[in-house]
Amino acid sequence: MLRVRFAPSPTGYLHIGSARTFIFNWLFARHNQGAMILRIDDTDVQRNTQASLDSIFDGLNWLELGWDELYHASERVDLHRRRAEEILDRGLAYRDFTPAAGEDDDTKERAGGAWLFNPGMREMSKEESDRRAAAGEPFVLRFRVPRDSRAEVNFEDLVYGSQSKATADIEDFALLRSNGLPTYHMASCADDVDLRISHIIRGQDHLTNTFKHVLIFEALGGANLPQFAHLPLLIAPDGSKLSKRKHGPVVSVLTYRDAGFLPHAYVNFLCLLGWSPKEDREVMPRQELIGRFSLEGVNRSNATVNFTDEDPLDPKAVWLNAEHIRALPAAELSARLLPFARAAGFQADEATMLRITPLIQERIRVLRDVATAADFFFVDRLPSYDSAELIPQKGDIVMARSVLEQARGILATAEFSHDSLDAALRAGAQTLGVKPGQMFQPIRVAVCGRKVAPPLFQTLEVLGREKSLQRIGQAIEKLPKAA
RNA sequence: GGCGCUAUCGUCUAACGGUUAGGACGGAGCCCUCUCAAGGCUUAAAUACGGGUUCGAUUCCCGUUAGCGCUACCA
Repeated sequence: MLRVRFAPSPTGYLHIGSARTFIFNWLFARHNQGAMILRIDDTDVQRNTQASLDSIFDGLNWLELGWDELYHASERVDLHRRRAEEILDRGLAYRDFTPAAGEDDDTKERAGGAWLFNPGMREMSKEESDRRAAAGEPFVLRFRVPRDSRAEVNFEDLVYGSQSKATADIEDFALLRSNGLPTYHMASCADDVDLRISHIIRGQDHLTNTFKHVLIFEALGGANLPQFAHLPLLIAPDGSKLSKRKHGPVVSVLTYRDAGFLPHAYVNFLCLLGWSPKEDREVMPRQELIGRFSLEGVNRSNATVNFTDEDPLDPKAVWLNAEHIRALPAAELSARLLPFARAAGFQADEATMLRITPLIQERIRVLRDVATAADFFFVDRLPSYDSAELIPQKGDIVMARSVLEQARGILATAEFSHDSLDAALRAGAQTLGVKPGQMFQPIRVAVCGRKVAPPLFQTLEVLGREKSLQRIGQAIEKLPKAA
């Protein structure tokens, strides 16, 4: 059984790059009828926060993907320690009693090459090591990288191909800290073995860590290593990595949720960053995503999330979202729109929202646009607008007034359905000797308060006779008297 | 500094030795049209640089440059 895992550490909000890693794992699992495991890698107790954990779950839940099993690394430290001690017992690790380096310690750098180990510790006799440990002297447990007996470490990456690194370039990394807690490397590998993870799919920032992990897996006596697949990173337009401090809220998935992205659209967008399906497919429902996903389609270079200070949302993400919005059944869209309408302060009920939804469905790009696209349906009084807006193309105040008065007469008796309104108002225009557009525009401005709005007849239909007549009356009064 | 990874339009990407270097977003223009959208059509826009290998390189190799990652008792 194929098993994959997503292992975030709760030291920050759910990062958009992390979300994509989760999505790729999920898609891979679903495509192959495997299991998706969520493992909270909370081994750094100092930096973990509940707020971060909440934000991660909020983000993951919003994506509407789900997982099959859930674990917390912090509840499994006994296992991690046992595994580390096994490695020590096999002579593949050693105790390093060197005191922790201070802030200004730079002995590990500028030595020309890389730091590999602290002098005197690697070769310490077992007796002395055991004695000092028994005496309570603190130590870190380090992996004894076999630089003498082995030239290099190799593994096959499903995305980046065959990888190798000289053991001479791998330092004796820590397995256990001096406080007895496992490091990320130790905990992660022990858990991957214990949870029988078959494929490790994660960010490319772990590509070089993988050599260390291979050493740990081997030391743990694993018969078969998991397969590895590293994903290109998501970066900012300036080429730097996405950071909250530098790039603000665009790096958090909750920002997209709050802006009114559909989770399916957002997932679709993230999939297109670093992966491309066959046949140039772009707008894809979830089932198609699952059906098409494969690691062969993952590419190797970092992808830029395209945002600016003025426009914090990637234009392609916005377009994809609009595509998904248009593809949604009106009832579902309406239900998703409702909370955003209420958040905008509208007294919105389900029935009204459902009538408005088809009018704005292909005019909004994010759910939050409901606030600016449908406002005039909800307000009692239109916000004030420039009465000059009421004057039609190639017309004047006189024309505006006669059009509006004509409309008032027609709408007083017309049936409020699309076709009747269409016929009646066009006839009205003909009577007046004006073009249809010259007739419709003043009415539109009168009932919507602006020139840009959904089609007029449906708008009137939803607005109803009373409100329409009232607003047209107000518009006529707004018009300057003298010509 | 050391080691590793990467390099196609502004952005996301296709082309796994032979194409007029394709698609999408965004831009520009036209059409449709009661405004706005949506839709349709058209258009500008790319193989980082230098060497090889080859009849032929976006594609393979080397170098340069640039970016990113790792180099913690963070993950």
